[in-house]
Amino acid sequence: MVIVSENFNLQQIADSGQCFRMNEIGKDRYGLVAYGRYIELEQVDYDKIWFSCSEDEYQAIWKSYFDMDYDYNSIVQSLKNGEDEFLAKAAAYGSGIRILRQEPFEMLISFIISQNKNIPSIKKCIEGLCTKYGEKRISQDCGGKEYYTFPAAEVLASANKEDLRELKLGYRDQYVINGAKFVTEGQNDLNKLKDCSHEEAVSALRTITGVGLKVANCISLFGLHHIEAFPVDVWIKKVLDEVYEGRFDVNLYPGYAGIVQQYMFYYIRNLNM
DNA sequence: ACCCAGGCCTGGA
DNA sequence: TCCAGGCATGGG
Repeated sequence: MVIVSENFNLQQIADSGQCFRMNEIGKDRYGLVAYGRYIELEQVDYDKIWFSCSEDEYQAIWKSYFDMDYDYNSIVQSLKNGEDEFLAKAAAYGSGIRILRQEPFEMLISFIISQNKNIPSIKKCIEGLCTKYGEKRISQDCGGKEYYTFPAAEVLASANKEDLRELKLGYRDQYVINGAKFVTEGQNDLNKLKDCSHEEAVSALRTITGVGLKVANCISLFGLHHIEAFPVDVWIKKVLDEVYEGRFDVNLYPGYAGIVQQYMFYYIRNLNM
């Protein structure tokens, strides 16, 4: 099936650093594992996306996953017409980015792993984690493609550190276990953090040893869909220091600073490549 | 050999 | 509250 949208670019989403299991598998074509499923997507035109799944599955899962009910176009337009020249260029450059509604536990573990690593290395670690601890499945829609689901919290909570160490997580191995135990032993339902405020979610997540301010903000933005979150990593810090000289006011974008942040991140990273 | 990567923790001013 | 050093690992 095909979806028509002005603000939906697979390459930009895949390279925006928010998801780590969406990979290019051919020209303008991507494979993606999420919510225990595998789909393939193809950018058939600038405003047309082909999905390998049925209409029913799109309505049940992927429509929400790709945040299709949110009006990204009005944000892009207002930034392009706004006074901030850097953001005008950044929004135009990354106008096809959307904030995905990813699984909270997957985001918790993925962004714990992300610290002090580059994106290719993060992807490698996550794929290894899924292959070792996830469930192997076969996609009927996509020619019997084999894939592995993201591991359950119970599985990672009882993993031993020596096995994790083989996956090259480095010192983050204990942090991964801490994150999993936060869910299983602490009886913390991550989905409940969607209903409370962004600030409350961040402070709850930060009780995990290995989750600091930046990682907690990423989990809140990408896993809990608190789109007012504004994670500051080394790239965003570079923008705030060098472009804005410390005078960027996040309050100019109330309730959607996370979207602004994504345009910034994607733009500055590609300027340096 | 050095430096960096979607940082965090601990210890000491 | 803020800073320094350490931390595993891979890639440039």
